[in-house]
Amino acid sequence: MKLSESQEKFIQTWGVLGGNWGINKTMAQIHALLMASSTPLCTEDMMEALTISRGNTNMNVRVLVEWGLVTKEMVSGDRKDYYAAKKDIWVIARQIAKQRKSRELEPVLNSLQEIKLAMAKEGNTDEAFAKQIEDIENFTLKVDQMLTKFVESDESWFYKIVLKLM
Amino acid sequence: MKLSESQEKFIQTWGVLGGNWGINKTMAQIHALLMASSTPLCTEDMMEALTISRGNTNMNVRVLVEWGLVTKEMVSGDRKDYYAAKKDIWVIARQIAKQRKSRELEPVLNSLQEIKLAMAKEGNTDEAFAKQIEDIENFTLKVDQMLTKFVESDESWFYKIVLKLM
DNA sequence: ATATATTTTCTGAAAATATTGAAAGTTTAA
DNA sequence: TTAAACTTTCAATATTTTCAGAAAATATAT
Repeated sequence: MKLSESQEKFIQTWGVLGGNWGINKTMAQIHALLMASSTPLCTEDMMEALTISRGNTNMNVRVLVEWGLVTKEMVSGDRKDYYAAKKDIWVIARQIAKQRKSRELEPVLNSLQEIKLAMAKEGNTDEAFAKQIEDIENFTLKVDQMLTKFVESDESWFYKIVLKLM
Repeated sequence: MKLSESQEKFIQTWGVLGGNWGINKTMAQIHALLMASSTPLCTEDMMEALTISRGNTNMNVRVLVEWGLVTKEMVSGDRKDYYAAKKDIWVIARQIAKQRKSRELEPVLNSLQEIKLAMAKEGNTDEAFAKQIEDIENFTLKVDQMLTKFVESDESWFYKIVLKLM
């Protein structure tokens, strides 16, 4: 498990990117390591390559598997678990969008509903505020729709958008 | 500075949303408070409404102004500084996209270039890895283009996309 | 100029988050 | 079964981020 300079750089880059997006740095680094590797890796390999503990490795790999970004692989003649990353950036982007949509956008839409209920209940007549909430809701709904489409679509859809509308 | 229940909820919601996006919670709450307010507010008002310190208020308001999400207002006959939020959700989304694009996407594109240089220098012939980097770069470039368009465009462009391609 | 009002900076404390490592739990094979 | 191989959990620890509050700096009025 000796990493080349370019692999190190890649892991570093992906780690920073992950951090920006509220994704645990270690999780992003493990993901990068697996993306950069031509063969599946076991826990020991990852621990060694990234100098992180067994617990940390295990926990973050589990989340990656939950998110569908990494799959558990069997290597015949070895009973350790091995892991490999999905390498198609399109698939990766879709999986991440899916997670973030349900974790972030949907709760916001719910909260906006609650705010509207609260306004009605308290007899709030602040029109500007009501409009503000309405505008945010409409915008959020559009973004949600767009992401839904993105998550369900295939690569060509995305490139079509980019080509057509730019 | 007495907030209604719905205003409180709104501030709370926006704070959570901000947190998800790597934006300081207090910053998001100040932004929400200003969006929910019909008049500009001074530092004292914000401190009181959110029960936060002067230093914290000052620091986060400054960042909001830097990001172009909040403007400093003058109230005649008062020498305190007052602040008001841009209320158009479209403008807000564009400003945020602009910030994030330059803070996050552009550094990634630079790092990817460096990785390619490093690969060349070290004589790395791992084709799969090279392709991976290439794919990520292409994807990132497309996203960057799309965001650039978004940042430069007006509301109708966005709605047109949503209508046309969904 | 000097007092007063206001804003900004700074530092240690507190809170939130991430990480370790050892112990407990599982699976497998003989 | 039992023991070895391997995985998972979780309490303790370390790190990072946020924050309050006081001190310093700046601006304004008289």
